[in-house]
Amino acid sequence: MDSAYNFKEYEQKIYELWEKGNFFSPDSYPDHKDQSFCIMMPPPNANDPLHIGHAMFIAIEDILIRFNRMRGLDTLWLPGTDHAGIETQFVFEKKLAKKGESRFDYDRETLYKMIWDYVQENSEVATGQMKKIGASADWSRFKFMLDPKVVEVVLNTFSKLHEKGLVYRSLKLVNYCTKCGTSYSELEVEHEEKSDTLYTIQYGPLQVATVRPETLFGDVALAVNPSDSRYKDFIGQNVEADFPWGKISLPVISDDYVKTDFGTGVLKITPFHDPNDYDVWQRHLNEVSKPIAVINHLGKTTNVPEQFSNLNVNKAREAVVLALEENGQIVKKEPYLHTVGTCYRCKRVIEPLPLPQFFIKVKPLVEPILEALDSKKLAVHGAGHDKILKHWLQNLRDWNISRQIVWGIRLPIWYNTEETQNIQVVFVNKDKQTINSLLSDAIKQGYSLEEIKSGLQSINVPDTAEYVVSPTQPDENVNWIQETDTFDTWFSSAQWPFSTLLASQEQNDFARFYPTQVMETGYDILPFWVMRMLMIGKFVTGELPFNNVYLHGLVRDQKGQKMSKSKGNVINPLEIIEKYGADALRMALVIRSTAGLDKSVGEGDFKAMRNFSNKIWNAARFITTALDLNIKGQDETNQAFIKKMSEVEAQVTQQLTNFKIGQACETTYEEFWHWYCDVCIEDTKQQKLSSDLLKDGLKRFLVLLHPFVPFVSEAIHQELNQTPNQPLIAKNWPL
RNA sequence: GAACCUAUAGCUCAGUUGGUUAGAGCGCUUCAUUGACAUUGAAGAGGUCAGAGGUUCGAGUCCUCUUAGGUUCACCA
Repeated sequence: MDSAYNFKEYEQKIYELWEKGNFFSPDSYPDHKDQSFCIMMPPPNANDPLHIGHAMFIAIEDILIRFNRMRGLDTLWLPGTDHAGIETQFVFEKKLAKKGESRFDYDRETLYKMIWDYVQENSEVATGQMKKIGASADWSRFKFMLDPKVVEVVLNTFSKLHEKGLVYRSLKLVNYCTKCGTSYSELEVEHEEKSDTLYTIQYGPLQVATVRPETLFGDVALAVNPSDSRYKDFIGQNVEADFPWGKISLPVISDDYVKTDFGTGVLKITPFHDPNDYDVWQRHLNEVSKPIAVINHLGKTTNVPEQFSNLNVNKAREAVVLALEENGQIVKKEPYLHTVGTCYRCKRVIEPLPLPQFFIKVKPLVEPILEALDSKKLAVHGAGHDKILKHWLQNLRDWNISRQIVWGIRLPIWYNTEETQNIQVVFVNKDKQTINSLLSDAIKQGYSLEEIKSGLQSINVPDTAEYVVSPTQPDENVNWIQETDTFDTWFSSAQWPFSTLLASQEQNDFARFYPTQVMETGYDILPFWVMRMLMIGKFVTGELPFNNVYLHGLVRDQKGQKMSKSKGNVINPLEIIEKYGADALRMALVIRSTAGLDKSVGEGDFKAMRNFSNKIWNAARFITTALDLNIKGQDETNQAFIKKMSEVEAQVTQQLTNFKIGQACETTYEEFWHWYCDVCIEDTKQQKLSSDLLKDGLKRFLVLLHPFVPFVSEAIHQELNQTPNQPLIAKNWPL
């Protein structure tokens, strides 16, 4: 053995030894039958290189997996990757843009294939990196979110939700990003402070304050508070306003929503461009006419007077304000600070737009989870995040699952083209022209339905249309067309704990491993992912997908600052592995980390943990090469050693069982270095402690150390025993 | 506006159901080391555990309030 542990020489060799020996597969341990232990790896984006956060979850999960495998449980860590719908499509679109192309140059089928190939090219990268960190996952059970069998499960879930009446299609205001070209759920909208101008407009006899004069054309009413004495006489009356583009007449309604002390106390109601106005409209359906949309999906004005038509929102606002000013109808302009919804991806202002979308009713899904939290059947480890989860569950709104992108699972929704009126289609014809028209018109112009479908980009079907839910075309004798929206990425990832097992080639994997034991992930995706896995998992299988949630925190730099490219403080896990070894990386991330709280690491931590690997190595080297093996020691010291050794084993076991992973890691580190090395080895040198006991202690410590530092512990084990068929990874845990 | 989290050594953080003298890593001081390891060892300096009150035989730990920082949610035209 060398005098220093050379991790570069061992890590790859050791990983190959495990992988080739199938030691990651539960099927290699026929005696591990009594109890199962399963973790679903949170699937990283298929085409993302790993960052330090991935290293964190791999380290923690691998510790739990190795520990439970060594304890003799039927242990599976199932890895996979996610298609990450919107993220991936936009990365790909950037690539297209570099070639001067866009998604609108391709029909959806072609585009989908192109993205598929692109993802396949890159997906090897992530798995290769996970292996470098030492992930003992069962790669033979690897799943990709868009594997046909996984998709099949997702579609079945949707059908089941539909059968139970939990799916509906509705024309609601959705959060639409006109740049990204898709709608989002509530959760994906960020709120940012923005300074705008608040305009007070002379609206006939009344004055109205607004930041969005360009939506004037979509107004259906003016509203006042019923208790506002100033406007009592107007309620129920119509007011006439003489705008530069013509006269309009609107009813004045009363609603408690209107604040008397804001602006003028008069609110213009624009149901299709403001969610609050939409709600007001819903309460006064009989008093006002049906609204029209005056902004379209490109963020441009539509259904407005000629001179304002087809302008971007900001341009339209300027034009309208100018026209009103010239007419003396702008009473006041004041700076105004308010928060607006922005797209979490591109940071542009979200446009609330009326769009028929599919929603899932969440109430019935949420209740059993709240119950499980209250009855402690579900434990969330992580600094108060159980309360946050509860808060989310209690306030959740119906889930918009439609996305207007190609890269995802297409909704199994079919419209009958013979009976459904006013289907709008966008398709690429044989001459590569993009046609946007009513389906009926396109057919009149000589396009066949098949031709349209093969070049299809998107369809837009009125909210009143009938539809059929079916994974395949429902009936050969009817001309059907399938919805072009795809599922929210989180709808498919919500099913990960069971879709992976149901899609497994091994027939009984689902029965064998479901429900899983732990869901380990970052607290930042608690509402997006964990909450929805619980809801959907319980609904589909009748059981919680897991009873424990372990949330790790963000990895921060040595000063406790968030890592970001612009700060230049990003740590690349692969560089750390190169410099200090995978064991050092894992230890540094995990030691003294606490569930739910952020962890800061720096160069010094990696160095210290590299030193630890070396310490283990040298302790082993001393004992096997330099130790006098005939030391009997003194009874007292020998007895104390035996006692303490068992205590350490019990302590680490207990800490790991209770998900005190950072502490278990620290205990192992402390006891090995500062007790076993500093005290026990010295005792033996001084003839106080039996050399046999000391040697036995090394073997026992290697087992305890293995989940935390798998490479160096296995390397030593192999040096000592030369038994590749009986590696440390498969050894028995003492308790 | 609301919820949640955090406050412990110079820095970054642990501290398990309340229980002797509050710990680690890095940094600092002094010394040691030709035989496991300088990627080492020994010794040491450094803490009113944010502040105030309370519960208790006993509080870093439980409760209330205050202060500071952070995260998230909700926000009115």
